[in-house]
Amino acid sequence: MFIGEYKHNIDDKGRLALPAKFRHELGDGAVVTRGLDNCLFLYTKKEWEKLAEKLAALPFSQSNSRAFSRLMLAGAMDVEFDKQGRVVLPEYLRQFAGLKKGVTIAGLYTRLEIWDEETWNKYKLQTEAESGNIAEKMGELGV
Amino acid sequence: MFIGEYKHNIDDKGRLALPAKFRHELGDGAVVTRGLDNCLFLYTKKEWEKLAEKLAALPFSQSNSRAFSRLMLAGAMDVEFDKQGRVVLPEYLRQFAGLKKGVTIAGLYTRLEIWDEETWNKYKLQTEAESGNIAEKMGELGV
DNA sequence: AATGTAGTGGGGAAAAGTGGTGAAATATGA
DNA sequence: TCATATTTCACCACTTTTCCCCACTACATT
Repeated sequence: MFIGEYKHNIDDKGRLALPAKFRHELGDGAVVTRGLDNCLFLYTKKEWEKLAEKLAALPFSQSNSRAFSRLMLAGAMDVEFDKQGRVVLPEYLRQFAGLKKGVTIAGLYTRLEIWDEETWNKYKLQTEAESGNIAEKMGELGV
Repeated sequence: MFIGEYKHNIDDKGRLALPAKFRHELGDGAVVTRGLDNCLFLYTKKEWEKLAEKLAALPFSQSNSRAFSRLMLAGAMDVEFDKQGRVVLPEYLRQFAGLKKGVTIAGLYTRLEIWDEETWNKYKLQTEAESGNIAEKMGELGV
């Protein structure tokens, strides 16, 4: 399971090295797709299967669920690792998440998230400031 | 179970020795994450599993639960002990808690808390002064 | 005073991250 | 269809960081 926050760089060729800790669990490949809040989601193949089934099951009569499926399914891309544990991120995904050089990789248990460094820092500042409030709300949910 | 208050130092490499009393219970590893009130939480692997399962089960369609799991899951880090019983605290966690050299480690039964020494002292002064008021409110919670 | 344990500090080996080069594959145009 | 250009991919090499081990000091206990 993935946890933690890591700072890496994308090189000129669009390659991104994933944290060494995660490589064993990822095996030799993964699926990257458009995520929420301007980041990318990266799933193991297994986790992706589960998610894709759920998405496919959404009723396509709802315009909301159509939009969501298009975002995640059509945005998805199979990626493989080179010997150094790097993946190549397609241009359209880098653009979507506004990825430049500095990148933050965050472990969210069943998925990894890939953020532009600045975007991540801003998001973090904001949520840390509200952490007390958020925690209280979560408390109501039984966490 | 952890109780007590200890004063330790972080060295230049970000290493922190945990009180010897706790090492046996912690085994060979633990999980540190962002806590509330500007300190870090350190859990045994078992305790962490319980918490993480709850967090991972939150629906990522809600922005609040995304924020909270990013705070706690992405903020978390697996740490292992060296032969001297030390862990390395990642830069982003030290920064979050404002840890410099002097650090207070507090046992809170199921978890340890890691505080910057000054922050801890201020917090303690404040809460000790208000302890009467706080106690009144606790009554409502059945303590 | 001697012994043991806990906390702190530093040095060397190994691994991880990053950048570049050349070969293969794909695409482009005549 | 062939030749050329361009992109993609695999491998190699360098640099930095991390991790592991050893050594020193302080305090406590006998």
